[in-house]
This record gives sequence, structure tokens and C-alpha cells, in this order.
Amino acid sequence: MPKKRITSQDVANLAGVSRTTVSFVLNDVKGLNIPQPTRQKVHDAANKLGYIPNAAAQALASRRTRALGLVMTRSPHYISTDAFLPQIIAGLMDVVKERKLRLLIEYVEMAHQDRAYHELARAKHIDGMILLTPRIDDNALKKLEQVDIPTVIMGEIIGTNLYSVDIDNRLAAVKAVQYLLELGHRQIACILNAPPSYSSAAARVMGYKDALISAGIPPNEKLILYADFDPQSGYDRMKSLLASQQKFTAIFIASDNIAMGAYAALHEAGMRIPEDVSVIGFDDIPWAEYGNPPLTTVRLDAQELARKACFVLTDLLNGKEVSQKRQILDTELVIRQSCTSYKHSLKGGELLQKT
Amino acid sequence: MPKKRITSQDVANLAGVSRTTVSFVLNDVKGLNIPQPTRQKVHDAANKLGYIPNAAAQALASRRTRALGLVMTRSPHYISTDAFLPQIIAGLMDVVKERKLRLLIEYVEMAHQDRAYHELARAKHIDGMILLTPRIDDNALKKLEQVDIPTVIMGEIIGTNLYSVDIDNRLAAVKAVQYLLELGHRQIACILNAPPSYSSAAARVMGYKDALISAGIPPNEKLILYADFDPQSGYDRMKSLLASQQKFTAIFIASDNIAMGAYAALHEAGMRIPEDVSVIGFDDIPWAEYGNPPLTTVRLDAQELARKACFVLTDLLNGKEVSQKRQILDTELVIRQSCTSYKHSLKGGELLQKT
DNA sequence: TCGTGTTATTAACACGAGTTAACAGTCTAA
DNA sequence: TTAGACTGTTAACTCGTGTTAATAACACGA
Repeated sequence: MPKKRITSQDVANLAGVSRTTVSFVLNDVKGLNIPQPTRQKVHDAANKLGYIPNAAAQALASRRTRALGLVMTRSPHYISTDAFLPQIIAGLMDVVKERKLRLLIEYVEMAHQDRAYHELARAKHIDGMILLTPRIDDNALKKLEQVDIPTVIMGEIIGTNLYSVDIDNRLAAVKAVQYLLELGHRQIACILNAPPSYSSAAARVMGYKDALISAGIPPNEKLILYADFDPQSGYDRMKSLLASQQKFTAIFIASDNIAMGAYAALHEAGMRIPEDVSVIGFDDIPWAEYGNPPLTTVRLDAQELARKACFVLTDLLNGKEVSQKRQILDTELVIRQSCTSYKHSLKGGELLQKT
Repeated sequence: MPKKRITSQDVANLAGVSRTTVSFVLNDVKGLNIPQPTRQKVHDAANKLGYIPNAAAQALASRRTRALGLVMTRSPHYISTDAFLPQIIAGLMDVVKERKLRLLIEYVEMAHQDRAYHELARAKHIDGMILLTPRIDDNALKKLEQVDIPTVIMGEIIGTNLYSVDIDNRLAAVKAVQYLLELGHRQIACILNAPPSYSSAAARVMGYKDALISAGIPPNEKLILYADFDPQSGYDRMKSLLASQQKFTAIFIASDNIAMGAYAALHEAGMRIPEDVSVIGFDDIPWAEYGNPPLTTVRLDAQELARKACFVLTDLLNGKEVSQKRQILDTELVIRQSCTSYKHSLKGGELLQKT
């Protein structure tokens, strides 16, 4: 005899009430008063039978799936090297668990964006989505705004006022560069985390330049390079920077993942950190603490950011008003051992400044 | 006028057929022949209306959700530092996408395991699950085997013959240690990836010891330490190993993530790699290639492992017979620059062997 | 006894698909 | 001409729950 499915009808029978009452009791529906004895009977019956409501049926009837989607647009290659993903998932999981929701992970190919968002919304796989994409083409953006499913963006998409959660990339970059300036550096290079078409990269260069300008130093375009998310690209950019013969005593690398590659290139070239070059990173991934030397970096708490995004999204789903369309999380400069003051860097003869 | 939901009924009306026919055509049901013109009419109507089937309704009616679950049991802290997660997700996503399924991520607290698996199965959130847990208590294990939902384990759970996908941990460890032996090392320490109650750690020590024994070297328990997943624990263990004054010229660290911490401890102690100690890792996480020096390690292709697990699972779901209950993926020794032959290590005076 | 509220409970419909079994319609063979 | 086989199509039921509108049960004062 195969185990039979247990439905709310079974619970109702055992408790001696109707299925409707069972639904009312188990969902704790407000606005009607069911006496305690009845409630107890229902709960007892449910426990005894080990009743577990069927998710699909609930979703169909209630029009909510109780699932959130984490939607990514990066290709599998980048997903697999994304140092933040575990933190983001941990953060989301945390909130999702607490609010008795589930988490769906979805990957949308860039090319199919317009159709895909629509599809997700209409198929009702999820009640809301957290969009983890640094970039989106204009065409898809329009579609995205029309999609009738609550959306929170982690990061920034210029030209839209969808809900978003982010850090102040410009300000964070300013902090980093100011720290280098305070240490006495004047020739400061910069490797960005991504091509300039990505808003985070754009904001970080801006911060870099602003900080320099405030200090009376004209930015030198030859000292600015754009990497491409993964350590390999960091390694490559650092190589070409070294090959360019441009002088610099410090470098701001707008992603620890990329700094990892850059470290390797520096080591390979026989450069000492921080004696020959001071390096400051961005993100504070686990590696940063254990690098050689430990990397000074701007901490971005991805887990907290994800939690925040999830809070906003669930509030939206529950109909609560969310006051701010755009929420900004603080960043923090974590000082370790990859930077030193410019006096010390005089040891590195070849990088010696003339004046 | 709010956009109306488009149901299969609408498609049927527009195409001038019944809803049943629509279902048959769109699902490509075999065993009945519907003439091409009719099929075309249905497809045209569906396209014109932009029909997207409602997932919940499909799930309810068909009794399959077309979703797979990635189930983890590690606490959020460990999830956030899990270097493999992105690769696993990328691998799963790849297959899932191709087979038009979805991926659900679920975190089950150790304490609630027994109930949780049952619940997942009964609520029918998912059709099958990939269990990403290195450990499970006996109680939960029994429940797990009774759960009537196809399951594939990534890793090994001793004492069960559920489907699983894994590497040969023992053999991989043997490979690593043999490599050190070939280089002439005789005093080889070992830091495990996890406590010995985790099967992967147990298998790796076994391989470590077997390799030594085959070479006529009795394992020294004082050279064996157990870390705890994250870099911090690797740092700590390496510290205590160094403090123990035990002599060793090489070390096998059964996880790159832990090797990362160990590297830091070694650097801090002023030990040079590989001149003073040869280090060999396990996993080949992105960092390994960019460490200082680049880490020689045993490559574990987590992405491929995930793909494999996903293949097995989907085959099970489709009723295909899967010949092997346990599938083993090959590992590969990746030689970089963290190991050198014992002759060279003579430079490291304090670690000099007496004979 | 009869209204009149007030609770407590439920019958009945909705949700949007998949699927079985039966129905017309056409074609072949006797 | 008719029985039988085959084709294309669909009416009707199913999946398991949420929810509204109506009913039954009960207490109370007149």
C-alpha cells in the first residue's frame, strides 16, 4: 500500500470540521474568531497526520509562490569566479529563511533579457526578484520597468528609478584614494573592476579622479586601466601597466578579485608590496585578509547588502511602503599592510619621484 | 484597463480549437497525431498572445514542478566562505538551463534535517534534490532514505547507497603525497580540510597515510591537524604546527581555502615557500593560481562535478536507468611553484633533517 | 414564541493547467 | 450498405488549496 497523499481534506475529516476551517486555522486568517478548542483540534489532526500543504496548489489558489528569485545576467564563466556570490546567497538565505520564503536562482542570458523578465513574471515562478546585474541594455530596461513584478536591484542601473540597494561607489573610491594621498602618494594608478560601461566601474573612476583633483593632482589617463571581473584580467592589466613604464608609487584596484591577479603580476615582476608599490583594494573578499601582504581595502559587506535588498523586497511584497527607492550601505576602510607612506617607498629606486 | 492574464483558454479561443488541443500541441504530447495546420494555428495564437503557461497550475496538474533543489546544510557563515559555491551553481545552472528546469536553493539546519527533507519532498517544491552536505546524522540519514524524492549527493555519506557523485578523495590525496615523496620529502605534515567526522577529511587522511606507508614511512600523528573549512582555521592550525616544533619539509593541505590561511601563517613566520617548506593543496580554487607562490594543488573540477550530479538527477527524473549509483570524477595534479625537491630545502636550516 | 443579532461553520466556486475516455467523422474491407 | 478501424477533437474530470457568500447554531430581550 503506497503512502497516500495527505490533503487538507484528510485533516478536516480527522478534526471533524470542514476543509475551509482547516485552511482558516492553519493560515491564521484574521477577522474571524474561531474558538480555541476548534483550533486545537485542527492543529492536533494536522500534526498527527503530518500534513504538509502542497506548494503548487497554494501558489495557484493564492497567486503567490512564496519564492524570490535571484536573477543574474553574467555568463556561467563569470558566475563561477564571482567571489561575492556565496556571501550574497548567505545573506539572502538568512532573510528568506526567517520569512518562510524560498530562493530561486535564475540566470538570464544578456541577449534574452527582454523576454526573460517578462516570462519570469508571467509564469509566476517568483513573487519578486533581486536583480544582480551591473548592466542592462536600454531595450531590456524598458521592458524591465513594465514588468509587473516587484524588483530590487543590487547595484545601480542608470536611467531607472526602480528600487535599488547599493553602496556609494564614488565615495568609497574617494576614501581609498584619499588614504593613499594622506600617506603622501602623488602618483597613483588605478585599475577598475570592469569596463567603463558598468556603472560601478564608472562611479569608482569618478571617485578616483575627484579625490586626485581635490588634492590638486590632474588625473593621468595613462594610469587608468579597466579590467574585466576576474583575476586573470587583473594580472594582465598590471602587466601592461608595468610594461608601460608609467611611474606610480601606489595603485587603487577597484576589486580585490582583480587585486589578486595584480598581486601575482607584481610579485612576478619582483616588486615588493608595499615597499615598492602601495596597493589598496575594494570589496574585502576573504582572500584580502590572507594575502601577502594582507590587503588594505574598502570593505563592502555583500552579505548585509543582500539582506537589505531582501528586506526591501519582502516589504514591497507585503504592501508596506518603502520610503527610499535607493538605499545606500556604508563602506569602511580596512587598513592592513599593503600600503605604506611615500617616504618608505623611496627605497624602491626605480619608482623614485624626481622632486 | 489592466492587462488580463492570458490562459490557455484564450489561446484555444483564438486558434479555434479546444484547450485540450492547445495543451497537446504545446507540450508536444506523443501518441497522437495532430495535423500540421492545427499545430501551426495553435503556435501562432500562442505567439500572438504571448502566452506563458502558469507554473503553479502546471505543477499542480502534472505533479512535477520542473525545479531542482540545491540543498545545503552548512550554516550561513560557512556558506558565505564556501569557495566552491559559485562553481557549483554555475555548473548546475548550465544543465538546468539546457533542460528547461529551475534551480531552488535551500538551506536546511542540521538540527531540523529529518523533518526538512520530508517537508521538501511532500510540499513538492522540487522534483529532485542535490544534497551538498558533507555530513548528516544517522537519524536524519534514515529519514533521508525514506524520502520519496530522487536525490543525488555531492560527496559521500557513509552507510547509504543513495546516488552520489564524488571524486576519489583517498586516491587524490595519495597523488599529492606521492608527488612530495618523489621530490624527496620524508617529513610531510598534513592539515585536513575538516574534522575527521567528515568523510572527505577521513578519506584524505587515509590517502595521506597510505602513501607514506607505501613509501616505508610511518605516519606521525603529531604532524596531522584538522582544520575547519575556512581560511582562519588554516591559519590557526599552521600556527600551532609551527609552534609544536615538529620538523617537516613539506605539507599537504587538503583544501586550498585552508592553504590560503596557512600561507599567511607561513609568511608571517618568515618561512619561504617552497624553499623552506613545500606546500601542496587541494581543490584548485581561483586563488591557487595567483598565490605567492602559485600553489601546486590537486584540481577538483567542482563545476563539472555539479554538472554530473545534475545529469544523474535529471536522468532519474526522466525515468532513465542510471547504471552506477556512485560516479567518480577524475582529479588532476596541477603543478605550479609551491613545491620543490628536498635538496633545495636544505637551505632552510632549521628544518634540516638529521640524516 | 418570535424576531434579531452574533458567532461558528461550511458549500461552492476559483485558480490554470494536464489527462482520460468518449465522441463525431472519414476511410477501408466485406 | 454496413461493420469495423482509424483520426482528429473535445467534454469532463483532476490536481489541492484559498476565499466569498451563505447558512446553521445559539443567545438574548420582548
